[in-house]
Amino acid sequence: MSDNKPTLLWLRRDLRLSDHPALCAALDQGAPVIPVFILDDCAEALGAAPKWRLGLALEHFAQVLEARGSRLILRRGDALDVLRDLVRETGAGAVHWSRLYDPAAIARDKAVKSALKEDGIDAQSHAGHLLFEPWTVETKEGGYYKVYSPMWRAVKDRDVAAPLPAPKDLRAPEAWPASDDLADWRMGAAMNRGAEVCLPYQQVGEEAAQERLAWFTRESIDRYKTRRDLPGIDGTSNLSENLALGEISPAQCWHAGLRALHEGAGGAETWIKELVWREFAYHLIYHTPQIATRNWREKWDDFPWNEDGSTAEVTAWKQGRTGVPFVDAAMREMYVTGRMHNRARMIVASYLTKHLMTHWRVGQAWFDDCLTDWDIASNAMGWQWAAGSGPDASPYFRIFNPETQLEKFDPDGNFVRAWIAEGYDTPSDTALSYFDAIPRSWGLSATDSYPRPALELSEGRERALNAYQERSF
DNA sequence: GTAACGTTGGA
DNA sequence: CCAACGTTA
Repeated sequence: MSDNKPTLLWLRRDLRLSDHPALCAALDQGAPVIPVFILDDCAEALGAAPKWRLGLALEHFAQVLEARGSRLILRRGDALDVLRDLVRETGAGAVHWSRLYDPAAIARDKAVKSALKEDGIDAQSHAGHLLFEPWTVETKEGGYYKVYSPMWRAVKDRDVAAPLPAPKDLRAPEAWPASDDLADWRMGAAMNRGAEVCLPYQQVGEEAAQERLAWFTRESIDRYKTRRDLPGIDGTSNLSENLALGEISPAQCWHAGLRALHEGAGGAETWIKELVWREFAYHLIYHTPQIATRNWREKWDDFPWNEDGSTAEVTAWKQGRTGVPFVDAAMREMYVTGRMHNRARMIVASYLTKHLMTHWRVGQAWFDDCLTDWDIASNAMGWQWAAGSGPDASPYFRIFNPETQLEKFDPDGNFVRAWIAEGYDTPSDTALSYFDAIPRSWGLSATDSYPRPALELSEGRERALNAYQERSF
């Protein structure tokens, strides 16, 4: 250890102190640790809402580090160039980071690692973003899982290492390298919506995430199995944005879920299974990176999708004015809160890809722009699942009916009342807030009458079924 | 090779 | 029941 050359901790989607293998490994070198975040092309390319939410996360995490005598160094540019600059400026001898699994990150990290090693720098990547590294889960045939249930059975009884405690001493160096000012990065610049409307819905940082996890596993997980299906109530863990940015680790969730399970909470296993869905998405994107950009099943390539994201129908879908209440409520919920209930995601995805026969990439791109819990693997898998082009996908003839879904899962109308203002004498505050959030250019007003559907549900369903059948699916 | 199975449904 | 085939063991 060392001649006291500092160690760089390259942070990306691991903005936490507890259960952070890369941070612990960096500290174990015995030298000062310099945490750094790099705004590179990967981060620059984020959609409006996820980029804004990342900015909130960085602002918060920088404060957390400062409160412990450390700092978050912010730099902009090509990751390798920046890391080399920092090595030169600080005399660092090592760089540690937590692995990511999407193709762009893998390509970048691979190049960074080999270049740094050539420079004589100790470059090390670590686990932490997933429960199970994708190359450690195999079918008996030696392949990767393409169906969820067998994967679940293969991992459910595995041991997951107990979460690491947050280090007490973050080993600040005597001198810090220069840092950009976060405000200069203008992370919210593309939020041409009322960000102040969205702000109260963001659950920023490790402490808030841990509090939520503790509350959820204590008070709510027991009834998760049934309540998770109701978009009008607070029945889910609501930890997706924190998981996406690594403000909480999946292992912390896994162990909290297991604890609840052992204490007899009925819904705990169902929730743990959802964590494994996240794993499944990452294993798929690792083994088949094209899942993020192309039909996972190539036979869908010649299906006559509408690929135009600016048609009147698709614009109405994006703006939450299709005239289908479940769809519109969900799209407005996403626009205001940055998140959408899981069941609602299935409904809007089914409606877009089936009733509107629009390519899942159009929906994926809009979610890329709007979700503060945006996660490349889950988003890609979810869209392909809904469209029918993905692994373990819903069959083509499974077309969600947004009306019967509403009767089943929003029987009291809580969800619709929360997000639709038109037609109510006293609309809810949340429903009204949508009109404060949207850009003026959309030309919508809460006093408009609720739109009539441009497309009858039965008509859309028939059209889609016929198109599928014609192609002899 | 065989056979069972498949997150979330609709009518 | 629909209608169906790839995945898995």
